Amino acid sequence: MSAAAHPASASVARVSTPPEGHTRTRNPRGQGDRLRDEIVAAAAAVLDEAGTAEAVTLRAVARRAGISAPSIYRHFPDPPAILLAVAQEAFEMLRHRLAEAAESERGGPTARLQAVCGGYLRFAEEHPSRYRVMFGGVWRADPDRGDSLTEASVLALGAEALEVLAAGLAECVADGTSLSTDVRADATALWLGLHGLAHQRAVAARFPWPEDIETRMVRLLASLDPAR
Amino acid sequence: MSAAAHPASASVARVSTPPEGHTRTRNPRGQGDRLRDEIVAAAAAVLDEAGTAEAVTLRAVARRAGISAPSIYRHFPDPPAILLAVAQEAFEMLRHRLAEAAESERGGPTARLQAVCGGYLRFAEEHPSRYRVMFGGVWRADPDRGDSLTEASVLALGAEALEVLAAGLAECVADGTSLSTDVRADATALWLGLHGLAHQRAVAARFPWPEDIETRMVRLLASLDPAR
DNA sequence: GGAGTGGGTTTACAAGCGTTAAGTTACACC
DNA sequence: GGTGTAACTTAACGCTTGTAAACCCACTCC
Repeated sequence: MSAAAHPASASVARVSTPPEGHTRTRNPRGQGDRLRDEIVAAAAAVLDEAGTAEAVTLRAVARRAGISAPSIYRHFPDPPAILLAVAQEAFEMLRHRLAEAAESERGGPTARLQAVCGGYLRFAEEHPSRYRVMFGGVWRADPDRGDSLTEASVLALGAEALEVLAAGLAECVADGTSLSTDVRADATALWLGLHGLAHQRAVAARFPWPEDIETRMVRLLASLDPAR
Repeated sequence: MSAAAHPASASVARVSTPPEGHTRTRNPRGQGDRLRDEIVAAAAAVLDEAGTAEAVTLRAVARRAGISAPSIYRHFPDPPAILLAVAQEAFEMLRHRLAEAAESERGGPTARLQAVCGGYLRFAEEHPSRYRVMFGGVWRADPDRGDSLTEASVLALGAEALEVLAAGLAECVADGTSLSTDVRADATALWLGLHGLAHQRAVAARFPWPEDIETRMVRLLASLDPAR
């Protein structure tokens, strides 16, 4: 089922060739960890280009990073661990994105909440494959794996995003623009709505969405006063 | 990345052994198409048990169906086509489920809408893997494939579900229990919200959802009068 | 009752995968 | 200036996968 195993449909270009010529020079003594970052970056690149997590194989990542496949074992116990690291990094990007959106918008609580939600959706739009891996991946709780990042910690990372939403919603309530009576629950509902939109967009780009679907969902789920 | 290619983590039981003993007898002359249904059923079974679409390989399906791998070619051009058929069948199940929910609930428009939404969510809960395939699968528009079911037709199938929601919402508006002023757009928003909830549940079962998250989302997105 | 064909099976191939074991090379340190 | 070891590479194994080619076999039809 992997692309590689479909010789007949192999018309698709191989996605993970090394960056052309540029032969790697081994990292100096103390800084072997630098390769770890390169591996994660290579995996993200493979994921983005192929569009599916199945393409992120050990060997594909190695090709992309310009190293040999076994070299990866020094940094990751197995292929899923690489994808986990990619997801972790993406969560950090998202967190940063949301914080930035919240900070830079100064037009009042409602505008701020809309900005945060817009940041969330724009992130998903710009990195659809990564978004799918973050929230669509099934992180099986494999007890016997050395890696630290499990389903639980992925959920924890997602919960951080939820905090930002809850804070924004709370502001709106304090301001009187939101009629929500249960900020926690409504923030969850809001996040789930955003997720539904973001995910479905990341999967089927061309769907006849209403033009104002973003603001509409935020307005409804955040119980924003339509009059304002 | 496929489970099979992970000999080290091959402690997981093989999922697609034939149903034990029961040797197949070839189908009679005119009814070769019967095997097609058996293949789809086998693929669905493999998908349900493995929990991931990657596991639905040509050979795994064949093992499960108790036939040889090449036999599948008589009925499907390639493995993705099998998954497509599974999705198609699942959409039909969903459609039936929603219609049933709408029919059997006689407690007024609001209750009916909630029942339809509940039916949607329960379907996703009962068939999480299939749900992920239906809405999470990336149906690349491969022009040179004989199969008829493409991304477009999957979207069309999904649109049917949307119709049922829109009808339910329209009833609520007519009844005065919904304050929606744009049924079409709000129905889309409602569906996206349901999808977000359904999908995230299908991925991370144990997340600290608010208890009333279902009704809450429906109430908010359908602009239902909270007083009632 | 022989031919033809629908409904499969057997066998085989090439490719890609994860993983192990055994090198190799360059640098830090004594 | 030798030694040890971090940071890799090469080579190879065993496995699963999709797919093509050839084959078999029961049944229908003339």
